[in-house]
Amino acid sequence: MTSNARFAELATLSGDPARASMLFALMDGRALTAAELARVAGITPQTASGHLSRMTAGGLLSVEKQGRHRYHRLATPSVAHMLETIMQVAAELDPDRQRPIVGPRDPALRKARACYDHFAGRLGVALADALVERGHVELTSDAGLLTESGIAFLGEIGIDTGPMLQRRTLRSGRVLCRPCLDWSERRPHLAGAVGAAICTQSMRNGWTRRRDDTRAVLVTPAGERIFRETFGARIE
Amino acid sequence: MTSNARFAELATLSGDPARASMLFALMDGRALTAAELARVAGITPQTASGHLSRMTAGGLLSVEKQGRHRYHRLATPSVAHMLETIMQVAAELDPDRQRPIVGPRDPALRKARACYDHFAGRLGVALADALVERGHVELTSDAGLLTESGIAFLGEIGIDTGPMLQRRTLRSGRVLCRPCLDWSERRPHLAGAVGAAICTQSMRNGWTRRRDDTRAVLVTPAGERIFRETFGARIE
DNA sequence: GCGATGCTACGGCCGGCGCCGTAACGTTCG
DNA sequence: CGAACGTTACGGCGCCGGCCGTAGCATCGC
Repeated sequence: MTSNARFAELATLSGDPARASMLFALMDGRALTAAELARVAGITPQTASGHLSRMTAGGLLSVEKQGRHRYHRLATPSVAHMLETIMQVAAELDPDRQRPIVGPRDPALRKARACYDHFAGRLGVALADALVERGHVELTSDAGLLTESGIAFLGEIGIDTGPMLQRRTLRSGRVLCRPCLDWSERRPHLAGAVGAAICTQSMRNGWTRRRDDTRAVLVTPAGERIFRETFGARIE
Repeated sequence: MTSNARFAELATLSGDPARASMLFALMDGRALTAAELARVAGITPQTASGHLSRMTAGGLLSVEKQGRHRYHRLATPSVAHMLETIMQVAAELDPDRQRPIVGPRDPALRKARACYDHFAGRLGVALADALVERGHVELTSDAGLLTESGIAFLGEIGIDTGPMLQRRTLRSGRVLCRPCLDWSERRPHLAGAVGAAICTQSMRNGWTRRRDDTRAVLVTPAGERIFRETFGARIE
């Protein structure tokens, strides 16, 4: 029954408030240093270092040495997915937190931000809506599918879906297309390999840019146009 | 930042070994008493009662009074899904536990068991494979979709898909069709509303029966025939 | 080299909580 | 109504682990 122990270990590691803060901060997919993570959690670097060691040993995080810095990131997409589902349960049983006041205060964060490796906020939801409306993807509350027309559309904007389709086996592996509940909009945006590919492509083409110190994502004028004209998305 | 606190609370509640054992036992969707759960966790009923109170207050469980018994069950499908994803991460980072020795020892459990509200084990995987093969559902590693032919097929075996399709909005709600990684077979079986409906129908029609004291599910002779001839599934 | 910086290792304090035993309460049944 | 059973409430013990301070190790810049 060692599987039980693993399970409990993962949950315990995620369950400490300080560690949860750090995991939250890492949900945008970036790699951060111990000092940065200590700051967001409100603890000293020494303490944070201990937490990070435990989470790395437990399989939640992976480390990357670079000079005198050690960058920490979420170990796998599965870990990000796990954190998402816990957040979803947390969101569901907060009946008091109604629509208007939910989520981050920062308007920039509400407009567009990164969620592990894909877009969230109004941008993420609007893109998902547009792709669904045009029949490029099909989404239910917890399942998604990329259609033939979607494959063609992604090809048009320079995304090769070949490698993704390769892995359409039923084994474990990268998610092809999947909804992810947006915690500010309370509606799903696009995650999985398709969501990640769109995010990557947007960054590469200069449609969006990361802002250094936050999860917020900046939509450039070129991006505004592309998202509106090519995707058909309305980000009000 | 109360969302952080909720998150941490949920994870902490799931993180204790004793509580994790109880949650595991409840993963088959049944409602169990404090005494039964105490037995599977290896603690006294008093201690178990305390754990159950906390998990109920925390939103993981719901209670149902019946005479002098109090039955505890998982509060929502989201909770079951959350536990699944944690299990999935746990399974992924166990490199040593290879195919043959993984999962439960009990052969009956490996053959067919309940996973919250749907089938798992070789039965669950075989049914999922058969439905995919005949084009009734489409499954990737983390997304699923019920096809038109699938709707027709379910109708033939007496399952009305109307209510499910009703809720195909993009809001939160019940899952229509979704894969769930099988921890003994390491391949997905069918979860979501479709998986649950098939399980319910099988129980009602006497194709399968629950065994009292375990998660194992008994496939009746009638069930063997139906699954083989109507579903086209091969449970070797 | 030397100091500054980022990070980790170790020791000590202390609060939280998991566990049990005892006890009280409610339900069921004879 | 009283005994038996399931469950919850309370008190006390013990340990795990989060926190910080100090100290030690690597890396970078001068």
